[in-house]
Amino acid sequence: MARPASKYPTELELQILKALWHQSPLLAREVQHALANLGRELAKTTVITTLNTMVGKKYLKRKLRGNMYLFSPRISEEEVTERVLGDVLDRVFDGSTAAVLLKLFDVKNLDDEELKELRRIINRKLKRP
Amino acid sequence: MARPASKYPTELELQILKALWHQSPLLAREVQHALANLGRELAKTTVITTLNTMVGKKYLKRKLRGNMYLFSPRISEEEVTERVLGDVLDRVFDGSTAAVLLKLFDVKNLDDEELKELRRIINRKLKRP
DNA sequence: CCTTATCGTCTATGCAACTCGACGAATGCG
DNA sequence: CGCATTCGTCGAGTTGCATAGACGATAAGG
Repeated sequence: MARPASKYPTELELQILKALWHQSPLLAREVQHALANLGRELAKTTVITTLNTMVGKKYLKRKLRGNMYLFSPRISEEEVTERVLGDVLDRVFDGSTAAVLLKLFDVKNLDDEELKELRRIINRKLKRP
Repeated sequence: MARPASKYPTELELQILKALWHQSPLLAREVQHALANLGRELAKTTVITTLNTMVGKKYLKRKLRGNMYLFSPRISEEEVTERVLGDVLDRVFDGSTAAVLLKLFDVKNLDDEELKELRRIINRKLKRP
C-alpha cells in the first residue's frame, strides 16, 4: 500500500537516459557533467546512486573498466516514448488515440506543411488495410 | 531536496477527477463508491484524505452541506489533458509535436472511421488559416 | 437518553524518488 | 614514500503519494 513505482523512467532518470542515448558508454562523472550542462547540478553521489538504481530497474547496464564503471542504456528511446505515450493514452485519454490527436491539433498550431504531411500519412493508411 | 510534486494529478487524483467530471458535486462516500466501481476499493479515510489534499492543490473545491462536504472539480478535463500532454511533449519528446503524432500513428492502429475524421479536421484546418 | 451509524480530523506507516556526506580503496604525482 | 585526487559503497535524511486506524462529533431512531 504505498506509492506504486512508475512504469516508466522518472524525470531524473529520463534526463540520464537522454544523455546516454546521445552518447554511450559514459562514466558517472561524465553523466554528471551532461546533467550540469542541462542546468541540473547534482552531487556525484546523487548521480551514482541514481545510475545504480537504474541498473536495478534494467534501464541501464554497467561495465567495469579499471576501477570505474561505464554506463550504457538498455532500453531504447523508442521503447520509452512508446511506454509513456501508451500510459498517458490509457490513463488520461481512456485509450482513445483520436482524443489525443484532437487535443494535439487543438493545442498546437501545426503549419500547412505538417498538416499536409499528416494527410499523406492518413491517406496511405486508408489505402491498405 | 526531495521528491518534486508532480505538475499534474497523480493516478488516484485523476480517477477522482474523472468521477467528478462525470458528475458533481459528490459526497466523499459517493466518490468512494465511484472508485469502487472502477475496481479500486479504498477505505473511506483514504478517499477523504486524498480529497482534502486535492482541495489544497486547488484541483477541487468543497462546500459544507449540513455536516458533510460536497466536492466539485475546480479544473476542467481540458485543462488537465492539456497539461499532461504538454508536459509529456516537453519532457519526453523535447517539444516536437510532429514526433508525438508520428509515434501515435506508428504504435496505434486507427480504424478507418477515425482516420477519415482526422482527415476532415485537417482539411478544415488547411482551408482557413 | 442511550445506541448505532456516519462523517471528518488527526495521526501514522510504508515506500519511491531525490539528495548527500562520510569513508575507504585505488591511483598518480612529486 | 607520502599526500591529494578520484571513484564507489553505505547509510541516511527529506518530501510526496497511497493508504488506513483511532477517535470525537453529530444526527437518527427507538
